[in-house]
Amino acid sequence: MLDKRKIKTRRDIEQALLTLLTKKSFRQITVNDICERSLTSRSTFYDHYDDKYDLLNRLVDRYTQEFKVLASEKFNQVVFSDDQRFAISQITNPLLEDREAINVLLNIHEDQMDLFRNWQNILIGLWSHGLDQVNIVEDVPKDYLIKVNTDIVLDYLIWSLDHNRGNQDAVNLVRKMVVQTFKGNGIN
Amino acid sequence: MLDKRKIKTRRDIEQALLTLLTKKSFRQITVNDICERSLTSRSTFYDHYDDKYDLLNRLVDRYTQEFKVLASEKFNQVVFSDDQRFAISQITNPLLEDREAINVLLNIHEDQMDLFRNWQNILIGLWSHGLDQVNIVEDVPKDYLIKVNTDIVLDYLIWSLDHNRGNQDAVNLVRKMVVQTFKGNGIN
DNA sequence: AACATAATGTTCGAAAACGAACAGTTAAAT
DNA sequence: ATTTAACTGTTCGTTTTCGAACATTATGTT
Repeated sequence: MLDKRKIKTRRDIEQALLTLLTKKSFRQITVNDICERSLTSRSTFYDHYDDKYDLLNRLVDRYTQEFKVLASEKFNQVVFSDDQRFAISQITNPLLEDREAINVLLNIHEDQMDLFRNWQNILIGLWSHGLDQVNIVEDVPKDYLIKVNTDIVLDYLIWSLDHNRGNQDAVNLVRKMVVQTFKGNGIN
Repeated sequence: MLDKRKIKTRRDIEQALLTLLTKKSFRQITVNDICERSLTSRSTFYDHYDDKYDLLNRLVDRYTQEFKVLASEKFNQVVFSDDQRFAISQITNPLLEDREAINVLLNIHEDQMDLFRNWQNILIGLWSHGLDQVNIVEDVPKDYLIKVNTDIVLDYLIWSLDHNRGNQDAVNLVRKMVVQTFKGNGIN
């Protein structure tokens, strides 16, 4: 993967798909559309990808993986530390780098290629494990706590990506809401 | 020029130069810089251009030519018609298409590759011929009238490109000022 | 002035992307 | 039900781009 031609071809094809996805649905988009917009030939497209599903898959996988690494690394700090420096922006800021691509993909829900659902599942896993390490409020079903905390965080991520910035008040609110799910509202 | 590779290569190289010009001076920019940023190899660069001067030259030429055609076609309408539909936006609007490139190039003043000066000379030529077709105010040197009308128009073009929009009040003012250079302030 | 370092411009075999053609499939339109 | 048109995926000979190497010419430092 050192050859500049391969890098450029993939870049152009990916960008073409992302742009087309803002105009029509994935189903409506043809390989011809992608080739036309990316100025690549059909044969070159198939040199790189099996089909348009493969292409979308790789994009979704990339940002799923990036999120998985980021979220896993920062989860404990973000959730269990009061230190401002470890706020959720540790996760959002790097993602803003690829904001345009991510924003498009988060709204694509093709069977087995759903970035939003992947992120959700990752957060569910992290919260599932995270809530084991802390006392949680009694009488509330744990699976509900996992789900609601996941969505509280996810909604902030989406908002942040959508507006291309953070919001400290929202961050504070996230923290306050999450803490409500901990027994005695104390951390540790 | 049907091959997509050529189109893409030139597109990428041109875009690289334009981006680099927002960061450093043309003199400081090396062919290596351009190749690095455009993801093209040095040998490919020299397949397309003699050197970086040739590259800049072609860009300047392109937008000089575009302006020449536009301005020549629309000059009489813009200057001598009261009809709003023939206002100066007839010239500015098409140029806004390539706003980013043009804005960069208008600020590059390399010997013999100066888009700003080219535009100025084109307008001087048009005004020079245009003022022959109308009575001008007495006692004011004609070459001064040519120059001042040129700059009044040019300043609006620059402003419009810089702000990426038109301004009807400014357009009206341009018209009022220009008419002052006509004898009796009447048109025709 | 001597030196190292960087930029220029050229060459050439290897790799990638190209266009065009093809058969097979899908989907509308008649 | 049949035709038409579009899309898919593949093949192959041609063209372009690539990387690496090279000699040459600035550029600038001690």
